[in-house]
This record gives sequence, C-alpha cells and structure tokens, in this order.
Amino acid sequence: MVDRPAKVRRTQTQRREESIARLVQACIDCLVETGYHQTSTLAVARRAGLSQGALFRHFSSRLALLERTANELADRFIAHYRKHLDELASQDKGDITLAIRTLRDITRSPEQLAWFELQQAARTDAELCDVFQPVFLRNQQDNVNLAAELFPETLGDLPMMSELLQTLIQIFHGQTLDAHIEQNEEKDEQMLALTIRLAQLGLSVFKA
Amino acid sequence: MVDRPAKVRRTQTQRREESIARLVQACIDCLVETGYHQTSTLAVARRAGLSQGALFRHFSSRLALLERTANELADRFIAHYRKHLDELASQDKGDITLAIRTLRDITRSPEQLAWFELQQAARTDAELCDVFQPVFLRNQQDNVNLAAELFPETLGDLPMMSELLQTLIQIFHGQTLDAHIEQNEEKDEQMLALTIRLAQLGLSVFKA
DNA sequence: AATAATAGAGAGCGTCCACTCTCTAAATGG
DNA sequence: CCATTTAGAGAGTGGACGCTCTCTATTATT
Repeated sequence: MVDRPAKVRRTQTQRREESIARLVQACIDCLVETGYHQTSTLAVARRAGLSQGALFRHFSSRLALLERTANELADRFIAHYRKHLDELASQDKGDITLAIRTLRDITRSPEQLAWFELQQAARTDAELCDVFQPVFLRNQQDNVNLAAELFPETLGDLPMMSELLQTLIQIFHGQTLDAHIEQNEEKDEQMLALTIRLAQLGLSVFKA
Repeated sequence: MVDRPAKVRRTQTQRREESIARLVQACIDCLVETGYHQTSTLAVARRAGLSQGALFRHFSSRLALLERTANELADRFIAHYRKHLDELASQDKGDITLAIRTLRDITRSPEQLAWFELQQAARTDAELCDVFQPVFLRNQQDNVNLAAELFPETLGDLPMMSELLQTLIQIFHGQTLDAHIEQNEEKDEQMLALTIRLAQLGLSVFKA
C-alpha cells in the first residue's frame, strides 16, 4: 500500500501563492531549457504539476505570466549578488578580481539564461517589450546601486561606473552565448582572464 | 490598359537561383522584423512573393532554409567589413578609432540582428545548433583573418588578438540589444565612446 | 450545516504551424 | 513538336498553440 501523504489543509491564500510560485519557477525552467517560444502555457502548467486551466486562473494571459517571471528574475539577481558578493567585499576592498569572477559565474546562472530569452524576444514583440522594459531598467539601477554599496571604496564615486559595469555585464553575456556554441572550456577561461585584465585596466585609468 | 511586363524567358537555373535568393532575403527580413519563431515558412514565402509549396521545392525543411540563410549572413559580413574597412585601413594604419566605430555600425546592421536570432535560438534547439555551429566558427575565423589582413601593423602579431576582437564584438552585441530596450541615444553614444577608450587601452597594453 | 467564493481539472475552439500532395506552367532535350 | 523534367500554386493534414468554458474540489462565511 502506498503511503499517501495526508492532504494538508491550507488557506486559499497559501494555495494561491504556492501555485503561483510553482508556475513562475516552472516558467523560468522552461525558458532556460527549451527557450522562449517553447515556453507554452501548457508546458509551464505541466511542469508545475497543474493544469492549463489552473494557470489561466492565476494569470490572465501568457504575457502576464512572463511579466511576473521577469520581475521574479530581477529580484533573484539582487539576492544572488548580495549573497555571493558581500563577504568578498568585506575582505578585498581593493582588489575586485574575485568579485569580477563571481559576477561572471552569476552571469552563467540559469536565471540569466531565462533573462536573455525574454530580452531577445522583447526585441520583436511590442507587447512583451512594453512589459519588460521597466523591469529591465529597474534591474540596471539595482546593479549599479548594489555595486556602489558593496564596493564603496573601489566603485563609490568612479566616473562612468554605471557604464563600465554595464559593459562588463555585456561582455559576460556575450561570453555566455558564445560559450554555448564554441564548447571550448579552455578558451572560455582565457576570455575570462582577458576580461579581468581589461576591467582592472579600465578601473585604474578611470580612477585617476 | 496596364503595361504588363513582357514575361522574360529565363533558364531553369536562373529561375531556381533567383527564387532561392528571394527566399533567403525574405528569411533575413523576417528574422530581423519579426524574430525567429515568427519566421514561418509561409511568412517567408509570402514575403518572397512565392507560395509555400515553392519554398519546399527549394528547401527540404525550414531548418535547411535557416542553414542557407546563416551561410548567406556569414558571407555578407565579410563583404561588409571589406567594403567599409579597407579604405579606412589604407589611411589610418595606426589609429583604429574609426575602424572600431565602423565595426559598431556594422554590428547594428539588419544582418547582425538576424544572426542574433539564430544564435539565441540555437541555444535551445539541438538541430539548429548542429547546423549553425560550423557557420558560427567559420565567421569567427573570417573576422580574425580579415582584421589581421586589413590592419597588419596594428593587429598583425598582437597576442590575444582573436580574443580581444571577439570581446569587442561581444560588447557591441550587448550594446545593440540593450539599446533596443533603453532607447536612449545619448547613452548609446557614451557607451560607444567608453568602448573605444577601453579598446585603445587594451591595444596599447597588449602591444608592449 | 448551508451557502458562497475560490482553486483546479480537462475538454473544446479557432488559428497557425511545418510539411505533403496534387495539379498546372514553364523550360529542356530529342 | 513532343516527351520529360523542373518550377510553382494552392488545398489538405495532423499537431501545437493561446485561451475559454464547464464542471468538480476545496476553503471561507454565516
């Protein structure tokens, strides 16, 4: 006899929030593993262990689900950065080599891949663009704020800091995409080393 | 009375090649304007002024069309670079500022946007990845060869030249995508200026 | 305990997809 | 000029899509 788990009694709010959380997580997983246009409402619902009908009870449309997912991603990025970087910041106030390396690793997270899918899709989808743009801008501001907060001495009042950081992230994004196609770990590591060298170069020059 | 164009008699080879060229161009346009997953065989055929049936006479599948399109894109990139850069190379052997600026402009071409769509889609589509990978690698090698050929004195025997160039292109790719969402021309120009400064920095250091 | 409101399941709808099939138009080779 | 081959049109097919609808299960309210 199977030991069926006794059905726990939950409030409606709990049911609702748990289901929504499962759907959003399933949406992220789908974006990462199968890409934007395979992230169908049915695929997400199945992965969340729910029916398609249940999905549409909580989200009025596929777009609404994607909007919620984008916001969840932006929230997680801040959490990731904070978790991995604040201890580094406390020990290596001057040298940001490790911080850059960590930034690269975070860039390789599943969440970033999901983010790419949304950003790319938004280019040719006006509705998605409208929805994604504010989340995108908020994320950018979050990055800058966090960098200044965690590395006040190194980055606090650096001119062009925001643009430098964005450029660094752009490089890592490109490396992530290229690495998927090249599948050459040695070169991948070389590219990282080069990027660190360039970043240090940029830092030392702009500091003066 | 409408002056109907007299039907020109063409050979089968001409008909075939003209139709294929129109289909490939239509495929590029579709990728640029509507994105990968809206680039359907019907949409491409209509845009080329042909029927869906005609498309499938020349291409055994949608994937075959995309493969041919990817190769056409890679070919055009070399042509673009050569056309825009060789006159620059002949006058400014030392300073590559203008060359970098031109590289950025080329990165903004419709063809590059089509290329992104394919690269991003290849991440989660194993079949497309198999088809796209060799074209991608060829394009990378083409870039390096051309850079060394056009700027022999500046880049000819620079260590890490290939990686530096790839990083530069990655930055421009990122800027292209971000610019679409930010829609802030002033900042876009700032990012370009910063990139040029970084590139010159990198050059001067690695040259030594 | 009875009623109302919400969560969820699952069938159904219209549309678009890649691709096939059949049929006509045009070019080729004898 | 005729037979064969190739180019192209367009209807048809099965499947997946976003979304709606109806019906049941669970929770909330009185």
